[in-house]
Amino acid sequence: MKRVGKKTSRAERKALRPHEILEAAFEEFAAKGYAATRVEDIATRLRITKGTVYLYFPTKDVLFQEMFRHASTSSADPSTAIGCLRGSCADRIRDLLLITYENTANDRRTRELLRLSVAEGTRLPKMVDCRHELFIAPTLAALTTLVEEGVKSGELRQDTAADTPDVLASSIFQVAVWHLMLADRRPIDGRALMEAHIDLVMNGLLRRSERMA
Amino acid sequence: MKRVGKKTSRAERKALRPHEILEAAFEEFAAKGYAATRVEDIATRLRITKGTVYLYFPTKDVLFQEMFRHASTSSADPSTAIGCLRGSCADRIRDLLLITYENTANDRRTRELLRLSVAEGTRLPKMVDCRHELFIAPTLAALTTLVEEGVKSGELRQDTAADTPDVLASSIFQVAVWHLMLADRRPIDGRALMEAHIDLVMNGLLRRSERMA
Amino acid sequence: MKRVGKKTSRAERKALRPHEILEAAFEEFAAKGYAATRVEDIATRLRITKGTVYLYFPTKDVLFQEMFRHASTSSADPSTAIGCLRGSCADRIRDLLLITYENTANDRRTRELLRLSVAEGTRLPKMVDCRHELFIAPTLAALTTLVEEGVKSGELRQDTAADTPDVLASSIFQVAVWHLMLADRRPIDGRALMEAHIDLVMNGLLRRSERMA
Amino acid sequence: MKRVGKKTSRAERKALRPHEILEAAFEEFAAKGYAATRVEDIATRLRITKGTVYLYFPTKDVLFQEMFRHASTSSADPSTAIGCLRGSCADRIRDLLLITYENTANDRRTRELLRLSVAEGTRLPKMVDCRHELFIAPTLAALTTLVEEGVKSGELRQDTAADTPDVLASSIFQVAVWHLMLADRRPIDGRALMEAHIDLVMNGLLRRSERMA
DNA sequence: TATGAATGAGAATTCATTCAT
DNA sequence: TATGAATGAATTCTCATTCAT
Repeated sequence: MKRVGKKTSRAERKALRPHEILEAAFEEFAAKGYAATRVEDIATRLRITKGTVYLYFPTKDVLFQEMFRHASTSSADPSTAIGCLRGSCADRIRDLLLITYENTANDRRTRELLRLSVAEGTRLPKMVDCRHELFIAPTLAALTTLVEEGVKSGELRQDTAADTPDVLASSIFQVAVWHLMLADRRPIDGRALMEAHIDLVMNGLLRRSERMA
Repeated sequence: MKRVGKKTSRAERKALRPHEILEAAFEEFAAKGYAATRVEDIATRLRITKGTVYLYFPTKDVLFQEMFRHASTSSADPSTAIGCLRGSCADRIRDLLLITYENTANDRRTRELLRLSVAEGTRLPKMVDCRHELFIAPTLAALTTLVEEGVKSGELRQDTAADTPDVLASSIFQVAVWHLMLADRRPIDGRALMEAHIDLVMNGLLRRSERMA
Repeated sequence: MKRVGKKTSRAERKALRPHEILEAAFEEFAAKGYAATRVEDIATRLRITKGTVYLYFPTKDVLFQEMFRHASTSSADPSTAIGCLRGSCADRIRDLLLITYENTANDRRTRELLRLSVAEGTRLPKMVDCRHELFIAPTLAALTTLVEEGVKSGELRQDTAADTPDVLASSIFQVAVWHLMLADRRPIDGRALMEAHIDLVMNGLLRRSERMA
Repeated sequence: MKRVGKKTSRAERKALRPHEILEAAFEEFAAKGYAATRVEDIATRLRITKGTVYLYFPTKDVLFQEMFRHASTSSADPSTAIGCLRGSCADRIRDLLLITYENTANDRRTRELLRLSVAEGTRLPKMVDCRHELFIAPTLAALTTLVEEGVKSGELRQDTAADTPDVLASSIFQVAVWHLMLADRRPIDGRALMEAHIDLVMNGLLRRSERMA
């Protein structure tokens, strides 16, 4: 006898569980850190019991790592954005930075993964390295390509330093860290800061006539 | 019976103890985070026992907060640096950024305080706010003053955005976070990156002729 | 739709299940003891799930006791052997001991029941008493009868002690315990030991001329 | 200020603790088996808390093994007895069997170690092997020596089987197992059974004239 | 009948904190 | 002051048992 109005069947529920648990784990671990989070907190968030969590993940440690992987995977893949860029080098650099900003500093999930990377990174360096390989390195590589192109075409300065791509991305880190530390207590307009950053980095702070050697 | 030649007397030892404990606490909390650090680990680092720690600090929580305050206090006071600046606005901005970099992103202690601020900030917002008031805000205020001065004197662009001071400081955050996440596994030359950042932000990436509107 | 060639029908399966479960339970409990055995281990051995086990046995404890009873029942009934004995008293004693040896010390199932009796006997004295009544006491009684007969007929010594039947059976215990403790790591030839035991107990170790008073 | 009448100082207590805990552990493990014993039960027996147990033993498993070793060590060393034997071979065999009986089947501690060897031996074969090496093998070796001597001197039968020493010891196992299984519910006079066993094994059950070939 | 997801009562182990010495 | 044995609350993880499908 099928009960009417029942949202999810048993099988559906089971298929959903791992995902639900990983989501709840993300919230708890992000809020309290690994050691201070109790498996029971994660379960309670889903109105289930801790036993159920252990049905899907063998240990708290595995749960944490799978959560991290899961949350990382569901973040936007930088390669998607890179392929869509159009216009001059400056335009493409600008667009890539803004898109990356939206996907990272301005995305709560990515920000919290940064928090966990900083907080638990000493314990789990592999985890952080993996994240670096998948998200940070590709974005910096794309910026490098764009800058090289711009230099070649004469659109950008010839004397560009090797660190230029990092500099281009620096305010993304800043906004993310600011958020993580000060949350809503001292809010910043991340978008405006990004715009200002791009403007400065492109045009410089000095008046033309004052340009340094 | 007083032993001659003893390095530190009982009284001296007593006076030193709180300081020693706070230092040891800093190392342990920075390495493992609040929850994962055991009071006994801190004691063992000093070759004393946990009972002695409790002679000076009533709880682990108080010890953590006093450690944070202590480590913050012993960091370089930004106001010292600000007073010493000389030269053109650009020079003073440049020098302030480099000094701040040396005192923060390039200083292990300050970097680890940033890690703790990110990791435990949700639990102890007051702590982070305090740190913001004492170090971040004053530095940004000094940058704001310098920029305003430069704009007034015509050395800097007239259309400078309000966020300019933040942008100036952004790569400091970046270098610090990079260190915290990737440590020595993917080292960066922070100083070179800072130089590149200052150059870009001052002179811009675009060739003069390409300057955006 | 009934599949042709199916080995066991649903009804047959149902009739078999309790037996199968008891057999699987025997293996698991014998290998790991009561407390260390999980109901799921028993189920997995049969490629069924623990729910099914609970369809036939209400609790783990009941399952254990029924397993014990079942395994005991399926052991050879000593009265069968006793009825078949022929020959002189000495022959019949000898044959009874050898048959009992084969049915107990040399029978893995009986040996493991001894293990469980020793391991869990404190918790379940009834269980052990029952086993004693059904197997040990009848065998000893038969030996007593045979010895009495032999004494009466003059075949055996007149001064036989009351404990003689126990002594006759002692090496059966020894071989069983040795197996349980040392398994195949220090194997013994149980049959040879039994033969030696019977010989000694019948003829004595001393030379005739040395016989004790 | 020393309190009068205080039985044990702190240091004394500490020195005693491991021994106390091992004794309590022996009682509990012997009574309930490894898996069914809770560390807290052991602690409660000493009117301490489980935390204290963990101050001296890192895990329940280690505690069990150290308990086993400790209880084994404190059992009588068979070599002591063997050295004291005097008289004819038969006398010495008789005395060795009786002494061994007193030290094993008639000694509660040794009996319970046998129970644990049977119950947990599958899990910890090393433990049992060790016990075999230290107690069982030496005793059987001593019996072998005595028998060989007796055969050489003509005191014992020339056709003695290799298994004779085992047969000599068999009723020791029997009494021990009987105790473990039936405790006080069906008591036996172990001493009398031993005497009967020795008598039979020395003199045989058959009348002289009936001696088998 | 059979399943296996879910539960929740434990049990092992850890560790902040206390306090007698 | 310093110690470290002892405590006991908290936490991870397990598993007998239930029950909806």
